[in-house]
Amino acid sequence: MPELPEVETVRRGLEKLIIGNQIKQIKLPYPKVITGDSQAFVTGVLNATFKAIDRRGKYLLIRLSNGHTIVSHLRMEGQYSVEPLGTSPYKHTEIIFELDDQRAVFYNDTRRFGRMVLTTTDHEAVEVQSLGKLGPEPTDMSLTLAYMVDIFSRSKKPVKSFLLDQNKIAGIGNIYADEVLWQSKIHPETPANELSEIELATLRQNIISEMKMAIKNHGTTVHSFSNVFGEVGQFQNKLEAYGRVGQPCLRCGEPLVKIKVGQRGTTYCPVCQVKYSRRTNEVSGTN
DNA sequence: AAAACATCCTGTTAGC
DNA sequence: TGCTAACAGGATGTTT
Repeated sequence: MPELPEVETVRRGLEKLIIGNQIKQIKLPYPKVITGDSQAFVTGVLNATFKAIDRRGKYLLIRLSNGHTIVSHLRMEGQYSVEPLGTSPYKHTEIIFELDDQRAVFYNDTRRFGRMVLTTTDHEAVEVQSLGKLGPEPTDMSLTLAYMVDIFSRSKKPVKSFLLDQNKIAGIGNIYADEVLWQSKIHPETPANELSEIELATLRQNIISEMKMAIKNHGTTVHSFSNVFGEVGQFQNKLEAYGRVGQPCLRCGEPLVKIKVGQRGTTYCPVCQVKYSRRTNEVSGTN
């Protein structure tokens, strides 16, 4: 499930492979991948040249030379690959951009959840509402502690659900949410507004460094994620909570447990990640 | 207002 | 062994 680090990995691959190439032909085996008028999409993209590949949260912003930007969201299993021209579509290939140099860009998506929409460059945030509402990028510069303190104080949502809300912080998905909560020793059901400023500072640091590390490791491959070169990520070997249900906590040895929080599978350590009421008692006991 | 739940989609796995 | 049911997940739409 591509989250920010995986999308960034894809972005870097596309940037390396297709900038400067012209789109000579488009094939659309699965028109539903396009949000809106798929014919207009084809017309608006044809003959343009790939100018730049940007990213915002989990969205890819594919800049074309003709003033259009393709906004692409991979959702669960979307992936791009670059193939020799004439390669047959795979079972789940949804769109093919044939290039001017005997290559073609494939977009494949086994679960068919991903979507693409054509927008006017610099108006994406207006034309794609969810893009316009995205919270800050989880970087040192964009995600300030003051901002964290402000938004967390205004919600009683479980912190796990809060972290998944793209309108609050952009780019965190189920895997990294579990990871940063484990690292921060925060119980996933803790109401967002009950976290102390110290805990928020820790959480913030962990979010920022986790994203950096995962990008450095070319993302996490759990099911099918691979970059444009067909290479899997490396970060799945470094996960400390996600996917480790029943295995010992790397801090205290207690087996990790799995629960549902806001309909999402959530793995955590029942000893290290203490519920708020227990933390309060401990704190008041020492006062 | 916000929380809960359904929806999309298909491959994989658990259970009988 | 072979079948079905449950499950996974991000974002969005609908209901409570």
